[in-house]
Amino acid sequence: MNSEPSTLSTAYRTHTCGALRPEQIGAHVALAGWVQNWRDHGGVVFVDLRDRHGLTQVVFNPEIAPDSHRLAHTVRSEFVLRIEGEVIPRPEGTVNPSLPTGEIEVSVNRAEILNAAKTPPFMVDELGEVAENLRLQYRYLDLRRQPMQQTLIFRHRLTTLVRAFLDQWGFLDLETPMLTKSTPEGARDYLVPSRTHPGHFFALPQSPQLFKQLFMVAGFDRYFQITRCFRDEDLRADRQPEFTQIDMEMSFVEPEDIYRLIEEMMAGIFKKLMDIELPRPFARLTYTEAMDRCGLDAPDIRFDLPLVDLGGVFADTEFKVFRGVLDTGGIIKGLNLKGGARLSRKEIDDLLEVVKVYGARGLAWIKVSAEGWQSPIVKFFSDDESRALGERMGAVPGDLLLFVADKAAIANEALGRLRVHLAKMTGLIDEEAFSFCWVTDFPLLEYDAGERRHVAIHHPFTAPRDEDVALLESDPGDVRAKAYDLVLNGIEVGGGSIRIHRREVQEKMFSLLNIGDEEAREKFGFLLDALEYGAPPHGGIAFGLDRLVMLLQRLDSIRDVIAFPKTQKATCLLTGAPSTVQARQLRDLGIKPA
RNA sequence: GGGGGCGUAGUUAAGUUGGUUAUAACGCCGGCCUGUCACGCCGGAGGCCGCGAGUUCGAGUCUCGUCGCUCCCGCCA
Repeated sequence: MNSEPSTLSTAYRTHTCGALRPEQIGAHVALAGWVQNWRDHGGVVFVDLRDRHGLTQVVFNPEIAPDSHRLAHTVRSEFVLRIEGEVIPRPEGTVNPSLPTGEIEVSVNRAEILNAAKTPPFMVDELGEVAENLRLQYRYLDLRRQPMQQTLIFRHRLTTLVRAFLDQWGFLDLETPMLTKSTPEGARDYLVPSRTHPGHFFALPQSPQLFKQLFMVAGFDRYFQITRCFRDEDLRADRQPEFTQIDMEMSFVEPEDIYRLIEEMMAGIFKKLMDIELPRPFARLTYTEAMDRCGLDAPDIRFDLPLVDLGGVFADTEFKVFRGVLDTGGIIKGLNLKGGARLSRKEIDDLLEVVKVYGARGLAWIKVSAEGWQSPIVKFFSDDESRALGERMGAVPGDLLLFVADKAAIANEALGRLRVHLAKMTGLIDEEAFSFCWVTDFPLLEYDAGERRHVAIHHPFTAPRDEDVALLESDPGDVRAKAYDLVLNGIEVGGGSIRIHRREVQEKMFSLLNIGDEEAREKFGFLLDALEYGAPPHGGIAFGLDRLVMLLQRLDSIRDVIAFPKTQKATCLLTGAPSTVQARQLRDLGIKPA
């Protein structure tokens, strides 16, 4: 019998275009869909009728239905067609094994063009590359194409699974406002003018952070929401001004509770959607370990190419460049690219360009061979230094040693990015692999030299680790946070923290961030007040849904997992947004035209 | 704000040191064709070479500017 749910049948159709099988042979059916292709043999006409469920070949035979056959000659690509007819087996030798419906076809008795279609600006049925601006302008046609359909259906299945999972774990899907209050810190807000309060503005949420904390104060205990967030910053291949978070928050938890929940959730997603067994528990690195070994707070642990600190080796060096860096508080780190000695001078110069992007001024190198070391800098090293260096880096003939000496932030990022670059370049990465890790114990604060104050690394509501609370007064930069990121293949897919649930700690935090009492009261008074009415210990995490789907589908652009994305200049090529508005609208808002 | 890449029929691309009428494939239009499914065969139309200046006897090609798309840095608690 038909395995397709009868809920898919409507006044127009009995089945979808992917449903029919030999079991339905003899049945009188009705199909509706788009003309994928037609093959007019003068006599018999074949039409491939497509909807999102599949493709069915329908046959117009002049001897069976002359009127329909005449109509079939006028059919063109992407016409919307409804047909009625009989499911028949395909004649001997004409079965199409590459189609799920390939054993049958529908012999048409009646046909109706529900809507004609202009010739599309690009071919909907072919998978070839089309300029992205054209795809975005005619997004409704682009979305009709197979890859986009597949991705958005995958996205739906993922969110459906997440909702079911979180429901099972006792989470409540609760909504938070889209029109809310602009707050200091963080990204630039998208602002919405208030008509009823001229000169006042709402902000679109950068995340539901404070509201979900208030849900915890309210005793809802476990909250989640799959919701839009807005940040008015410049775009990247993996960044859109509006994006979707899987946002969650729990009461009475420590980080271990979050890890357990999320590993279970991810394992379920991978198993059910991709039939992949994720190894558990996920790897864990502290922030410090991640920076030491990988130079980045989002380490890619699919391959082993550790950064090595060489401060000890060169502690007493007289090599001016290294000496200067060490004396001004910088670091010297290196990595050993096994087999890298075969790289040409040109290829090494190209590596310099890679690190320059991140601010490194130089990239020192040593080619290790049986005859000795080839390098522009070894002549400045003492014998002891060279020996210690070779030992520390495990250098053997054939290796290429690469170094950056700079401020810690620059040296780490430059080498960290170089590490990934080299791994991709030399095929060290298993492109099939999905490798998760937790990065834990982030610093709570970071000193911003430009603003001459501390800024929150995660956000101002993140709790310090209990044993570090005392350091808040003496060494705020050394305080570790109860904050964690989930990293997949070197890309942050989620992050969260245990929150501050006591008013005095939150006030202390604001003061460390140089947010005065008055400003704190004005911007965050409602939160401070709430913390005084029995706020439970709580914490949570949020995932970038778009980025997650992008990674799981092995896509390179976040735009390919969003139905209607913005261009890099944050415009919508489909609608033409943003646009000017009528003077009247501005007047109502008390805004003077620019 | 800064750096890089791209822009040629509807689409995807080719286009030599600057040199006749700017090519091809797919698509589109017309005709033929009763078992195709990348249908086939015959014929045809289709170009502001992103836009604007400049250099030149001559610009798709070189220069400058500009617009659009894109990748990256800054930015993104």
